[in-house]
Amino acid sequence: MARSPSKPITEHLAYLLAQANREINRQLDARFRTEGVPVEQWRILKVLSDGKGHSMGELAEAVLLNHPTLTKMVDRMVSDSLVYRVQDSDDRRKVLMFSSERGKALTQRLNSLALSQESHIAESYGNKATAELKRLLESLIEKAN
Amino acid sequence: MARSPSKPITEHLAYLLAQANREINRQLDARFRTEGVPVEQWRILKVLSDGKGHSMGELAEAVLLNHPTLTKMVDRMVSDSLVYRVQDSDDRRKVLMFSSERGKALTQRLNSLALSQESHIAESYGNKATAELKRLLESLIEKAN
DNA sequence: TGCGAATCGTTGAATATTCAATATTTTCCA
DNA sequence: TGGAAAATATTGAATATTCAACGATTCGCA
Repeated sequence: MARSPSKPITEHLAYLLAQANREINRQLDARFRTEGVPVEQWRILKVLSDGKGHSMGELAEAVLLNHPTLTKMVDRMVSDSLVYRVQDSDDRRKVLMFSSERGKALTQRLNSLALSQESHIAESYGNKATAELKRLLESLIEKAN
Repeated sequence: MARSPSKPITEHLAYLLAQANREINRQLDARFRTEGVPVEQWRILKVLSDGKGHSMGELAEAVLLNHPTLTKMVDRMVSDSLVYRVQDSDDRRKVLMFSSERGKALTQRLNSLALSQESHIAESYGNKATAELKRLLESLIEKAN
């Protein structure tokens, strides 16, 4: 008696997500190569671009990084003068992160690279499909939490 | 003159994909914890479950891992007697990977954990939305290549 | 046929990430 | 009020990944 064939991996949602994520990230990274910045740093800079001061915990959550990983990445960004730390005077356990002027300038250049990628995708993939995909992803994320 | 506010990161396709992927993977990893196996090893085992030898190059592509990373992960799996290497006699540069009996047994247990996750998602998220999301992801991946 | 280029997999060093433990500050409540 | 517990961020050690270089084999073609 033969074992019933299991669903191929390419039909699993987890796999499709990993594959799509990998590919889109790869493309974005390629565009960011001119600035020598990994995608995660763009996320950090983007979150900080509201000028408001975000704690490390908030940031870690927002940019999808573990705390220690974020700490070390921020160390590098501080060395590169892209961001800086300020102790939160209301709660001195916290550190508030801010983007420097240099960081803000870089953010704008990265934003435009990212937008150009988005429009490239929308072009070859279709505006409608893109919007629908985003909608479904948002809803999946919401349900998953 | 104020700088025009840029699109929030949560509206970028790249970010939504990263977020969804992270969350789904986290959940899957939690289920696999009982077997102490990372998601990548499940992918490898699954690809090998057709019983036909696969080269390292093929495998790396299929399981979304870089070559050196795969080599080292396979080393571990060989130590655990889950898979084994056979030199390809047709092309002696290649190595063909096979799943052991132990590996096959584990694959089945992992498959059932993965299926249970899929049905859990489909349940809370809806069969239709899930199917549609998969369809859109497949099509995005296709376009991106 | 022979030899330069390409392919395949692995290795070692450099880099990055993760896990567990720590230091500091705040919160809670007995 | 005092002190245990929780929250926040960082550190160091262990682990994993990546990059560049290598060795072996095959391919292309002059």
